[in-house]
Amino acid sequence: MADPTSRGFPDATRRNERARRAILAAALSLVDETGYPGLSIEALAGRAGVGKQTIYRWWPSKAAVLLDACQGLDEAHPDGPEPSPAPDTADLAADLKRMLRATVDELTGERYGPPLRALAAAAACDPVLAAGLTDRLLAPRHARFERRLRTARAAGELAADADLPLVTELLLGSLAYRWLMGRSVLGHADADALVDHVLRGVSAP
Amino acid sequence: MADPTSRGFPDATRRNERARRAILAAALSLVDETGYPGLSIEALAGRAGVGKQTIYRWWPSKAAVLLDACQGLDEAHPDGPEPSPAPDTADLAADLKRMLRATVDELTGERYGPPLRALAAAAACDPVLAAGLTDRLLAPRHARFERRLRTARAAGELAADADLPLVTELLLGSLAYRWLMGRSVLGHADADALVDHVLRGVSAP
Amino acid sequence: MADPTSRGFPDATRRNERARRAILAAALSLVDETGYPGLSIEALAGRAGVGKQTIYRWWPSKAAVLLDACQGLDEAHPDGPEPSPAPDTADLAADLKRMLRATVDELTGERYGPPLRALAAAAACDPVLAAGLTDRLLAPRHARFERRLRTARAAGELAADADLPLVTELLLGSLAYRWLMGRSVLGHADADALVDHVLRGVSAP
Amino acid sequence: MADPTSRGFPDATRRNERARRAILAAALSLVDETGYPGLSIEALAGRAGVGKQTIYRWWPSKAAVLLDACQGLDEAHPDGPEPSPAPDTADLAADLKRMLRATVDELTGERYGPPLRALAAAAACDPVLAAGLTDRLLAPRHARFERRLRTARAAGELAADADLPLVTELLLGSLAYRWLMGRSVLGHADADALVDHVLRGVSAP
DNA sequence: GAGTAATCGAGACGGTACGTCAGGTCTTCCG
DNA sequence: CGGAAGACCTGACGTACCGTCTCGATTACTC
Repeated sequence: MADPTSRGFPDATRRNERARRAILAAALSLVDETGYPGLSIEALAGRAGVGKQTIYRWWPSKAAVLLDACQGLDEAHPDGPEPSPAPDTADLAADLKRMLRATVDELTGERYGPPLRALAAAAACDPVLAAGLTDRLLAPRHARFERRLRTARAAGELAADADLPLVTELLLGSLAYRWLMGRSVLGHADADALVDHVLRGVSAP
Repeated sequence: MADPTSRGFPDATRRNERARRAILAAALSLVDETGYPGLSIEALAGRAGVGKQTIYRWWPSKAAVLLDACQGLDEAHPDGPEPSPAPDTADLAADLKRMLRATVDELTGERYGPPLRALAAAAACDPVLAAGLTDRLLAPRHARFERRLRTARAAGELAADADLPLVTELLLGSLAYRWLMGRSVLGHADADALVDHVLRGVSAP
Repeated sequence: MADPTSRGFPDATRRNERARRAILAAALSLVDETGYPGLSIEALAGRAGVGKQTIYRWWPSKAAVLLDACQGLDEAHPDGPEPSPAPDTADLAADLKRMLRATVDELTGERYGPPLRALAAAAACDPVLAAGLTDRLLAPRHARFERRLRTARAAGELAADADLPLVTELLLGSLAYRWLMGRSVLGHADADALVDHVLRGVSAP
Repeated sequence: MADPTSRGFPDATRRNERARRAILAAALSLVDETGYPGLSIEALAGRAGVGKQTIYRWWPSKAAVLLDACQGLDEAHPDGPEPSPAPDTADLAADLKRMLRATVDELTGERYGPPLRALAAAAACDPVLAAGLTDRLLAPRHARFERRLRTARAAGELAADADLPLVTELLLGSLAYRWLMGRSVLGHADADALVDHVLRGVSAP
């Protein structure tokens, strides 16, 4: 039943695309300027030149708006909506470092940094949002890592019993932890060290 | 004059200890009941039987109150204010698993879970708070792990060039990431798998 | 463009009449019960079942609310919104006494007494409010006296050079002075004595 | 029993005269600068370099402080604490005008104007204060007028049945009314016109 | 002079109200 | 009907003062 005519829901076919875009753009610019706590629905509506009701009609919370906006960022990427495939040279470590450095750049960049911080903050106290964030922003990024790791495992470069989602979380999770809580700004060296430790392990040879 | 009586700051010697305790206790119980977004200074003051000004006099934000409250939790631990020393048997992996399981219990427990989520959310958008959280709650926990790892490295169980703070962040950071964003509830098995992967590394032997 | 739609002012056409009435009624009842210093915007909003913002949107101060409420009292008078015309019998002194006795009754009555005291107090320190009070509550009352006096002067009963506004102020001003500062309660005899002295003068015949 | 040892009352003999003076002076200067509504006990204590309790110990309200301060103004008059006697030339009207012009100057002057406005405002809603204001500031001024009028009546210049307190109130009351509510600033001409009308009466000769 | 009792400056405290901001609902009018 | 606009009720914000209280440190009488 693809019938969206459930009563109580607005009719998406009549939606004003111009308003939608304006709201998402306003959300990103406001988070940039005033931070997440300063992002209010009223300011959002004002900046977007839109009535408040138009926001409430289509989104359950300002965090949901921001999530949509970030996803929009993904899709509007210069390389097109499809995420670039994971690099796949002969050197696994180098490939992973390349990917993790890009992640660092994303987290510390102007574009994704502020809204992602805001989403992380909101998701920490809102499981529904956390699920959305995971599924729509995080999952694609994890998937790229897992794909490259899977290739490596198939090639015998990785232990056969390596838990690839877990390995991905080792890389991205501890990176995120430092990004959110750490005192210092993330750099490429951090990414490299992370990859080295995760691949080689810590135990004495 | 090393006198820290900078004018403009209230005189800490005249502070009402009863009020301080009541505020910290109220903060914990309110976060438990209503969640962080529902924790308002007004409710806090009401619950603690205290004027709002008494909160604003001593803390810059509700997050700061919560941070103090969590530290109080640490100090009021049944085992006394001193953190229990890291276990140190012959089996490094077992020791780390024990410690990481305890961390899982802390994160998912009634006592620390809710306020820590709240602090993490607030810290994500507030660098000053993030620094406080890191220094006062996280640092002691990291230190325990690093101590045990240092012992192991001295005993030749770990690679001589292992970056111990980084290893600790691998364990605690990725655990925190799953705790905050993950869909599933953290369990002891997660802790064990984490330790195994980190120690052994992922590369094929 | 004679368009008075200066931006920044709320749109009066969308004003909620029910709320307006409730606020004015609440103001009168609260001044009655708690006195002017006890009349707080919060209590007013609570009593009227209205948000504070709805008061701040339309009035600059609680005194302005009270002034509107008193004017409303005038307009809701049993005799209709028009002030009863001044009595005009052949006996000027009797007519003035009748009017001044009515004024005494107004000042000492339940209806006008308390809010007028409050307005007088507020107006003493707020020139803008004083002007409003003068124009909207006092002026109509003065005008009735001046009308009767003008008739009398035209009939040759008064000195040709009598300053009628001044005479009115002699009557109403000194009455108000006793009402506000005097130890005793105003009575009809006071009104009569006032009229007699003002008409006859004090000099020996 | 002149024994002031009633428990609960402070011992006036141990009172700090320096503090008392500082408080009264601060009250006058603050009313001048910020107006009566802006005169707070805390600002008063701060300006006077005094603890709040020292004010609460000796005065029941800030209005009472102001009343004392105004009385102090009277006593510190350049001519000495005694009010100058009413002028008593052969010309009653001229004498009264002189006195009333002086009253106008007092009301509109820097010295008495602001605190008197404040006291009038407070007294309008506080009968106890009104009594104090009447007895301690107003009564002496009324008495001067009544003395001069009594002399005139004894000399046959006034009607034998003239009610002298009432006449005084005609002059001072209507003057005060204009001072508090009027749009224009009081001037000597107002005083003169008042005296003329009150003496001659308004009725046609 | 030493003891002692009250005043004094200071300011923390539990409160009340302030005036503002924003949330989410609602109504009105326009396209 | 969707959308812009914005009034409405609600509730929290952070601040200003209230009047009470407790704390040493004078200060001034009593013994």
